Amino acid sequence: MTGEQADDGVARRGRPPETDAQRARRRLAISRHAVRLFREQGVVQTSGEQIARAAGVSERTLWRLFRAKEACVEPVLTISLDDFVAVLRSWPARLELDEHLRAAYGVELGASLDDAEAVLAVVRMTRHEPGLRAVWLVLHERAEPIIAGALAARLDRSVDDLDVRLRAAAVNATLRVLTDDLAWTVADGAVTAAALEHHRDRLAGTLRTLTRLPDGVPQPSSTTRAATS
Amino acid sequence: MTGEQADDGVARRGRPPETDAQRARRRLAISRHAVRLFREQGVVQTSGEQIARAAGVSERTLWRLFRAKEACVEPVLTISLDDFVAVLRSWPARLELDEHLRAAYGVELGASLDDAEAVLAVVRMTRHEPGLRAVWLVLHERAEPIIAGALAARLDRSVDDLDVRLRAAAVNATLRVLTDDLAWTVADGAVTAAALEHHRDRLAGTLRTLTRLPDGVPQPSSTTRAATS
DNA sequence: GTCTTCTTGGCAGTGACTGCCACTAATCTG
DNA sequence: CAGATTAGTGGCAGTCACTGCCAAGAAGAC
Repeated sequence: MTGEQADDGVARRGRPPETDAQRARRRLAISRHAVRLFREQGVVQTSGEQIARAAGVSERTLWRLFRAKEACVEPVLTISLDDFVAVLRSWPARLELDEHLRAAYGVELGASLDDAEAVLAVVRMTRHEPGLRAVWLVLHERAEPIIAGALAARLDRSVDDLDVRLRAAAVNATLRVLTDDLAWTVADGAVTAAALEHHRDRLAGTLRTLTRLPDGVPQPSSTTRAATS
Repeated sequence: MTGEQADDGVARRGRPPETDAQRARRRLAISRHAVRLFREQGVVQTSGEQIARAAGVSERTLWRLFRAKEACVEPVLTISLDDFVAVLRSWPARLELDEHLRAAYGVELGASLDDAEAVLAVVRMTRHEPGLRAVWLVLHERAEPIIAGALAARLDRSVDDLDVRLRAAAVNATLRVLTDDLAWTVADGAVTAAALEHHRDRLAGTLRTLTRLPDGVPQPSSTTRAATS
């Protein structure tokens, strides 16, 4: 989106600036070290200097790459969100979202089980580390416009449309709640492919009711009954 | 909830500890000063010492009442959320949520227009102050279990029920998106009762589709289409 | 009044982060 | 190759949000 060569007609001279992709890779590498340290000794007990040393950079450049200590977990958490967003981007017109999810979300949480494990570990930590919780929520909200973009394209409406934004927020909230629940449920270090599949199915099932309403399907039984009684 | 007199049989001696209500009032008073300063000169330009001095307390007690500088806006923001939560708590069984909202949410955003103005000003600031945005999102999530409680009582299910929590998250997301939109729309210092009424109606209309699905109403878009086109 | 418990404010300290600057790295030009 | 040009790095000093500690005051029970 941003980069390649802007090339304003003026030939570029001097050292070329770092690519967004390069920067992202570097941030991710550091992020893994930070997550490991946070898991081992807690957030407060881990100093910025430690993270920098473990990652092999100076403390100064660490603060250039991350605006705050807690922000060091962003790249790892983003693995999970990016994976979901990627599925949304590749959402073909002929499928319902839940169908597409079951088909394309097989990769799950960023290709490797280790990544999923790291993500869920951080999510688990957000329970008692308010700083990390804030990062998790902000990251989720940052993904919302992208979700809205996919929904807008599907519904043939503007991204700024209030209804589209509301649906995107609901989808987003669903993703958050289910991911949280997965993190609380799965024990530390025991992330299995089966658990992730269950997570994917549950996600697909819930999003079906959010993105598919038109059919006139009466909805999950329990909700209709209690609301009318 | 916490308590009046725990009275374990042992007569209490010495100075009684501060009530939760007293503490909350004090925090709110300080919060108003903090919000004013933040609006006047920005968050980064406002020091903790300034807030403390304006509020007439020492810096030390300020940090005892608020864990971080940005957290000073919490009590003001909570006005808005508490108001919504209060409506939920008083939700009678004979009404649908949207009906109850239109009837009971007249007070709107905490009784006074000044409070609403302050809340919306902070929400507006969250656009460019990431720290404040984080506080806003965390506060919203903190309200979620309470929303879930109301929904659980209504649906006669457990608060821990996943479906209940998902609906609560959706309701919460709706409230957030609409409040944000209200804040972006209304100009600084120009909060009118009419704008708040429109906000309330829009909220009721959207929540109707979330809490009332059973009817077999074909599409939620019809409710918002009129407002956006 | 004393005793007991809670709260406050000051003071010193820590650590996250920033501005500044010299130095190195990467690319183009001649 | 040297020289110019632009980008990124690391160190150093400084600021400020925030914490632990402790003595002093405040609000009760007796």
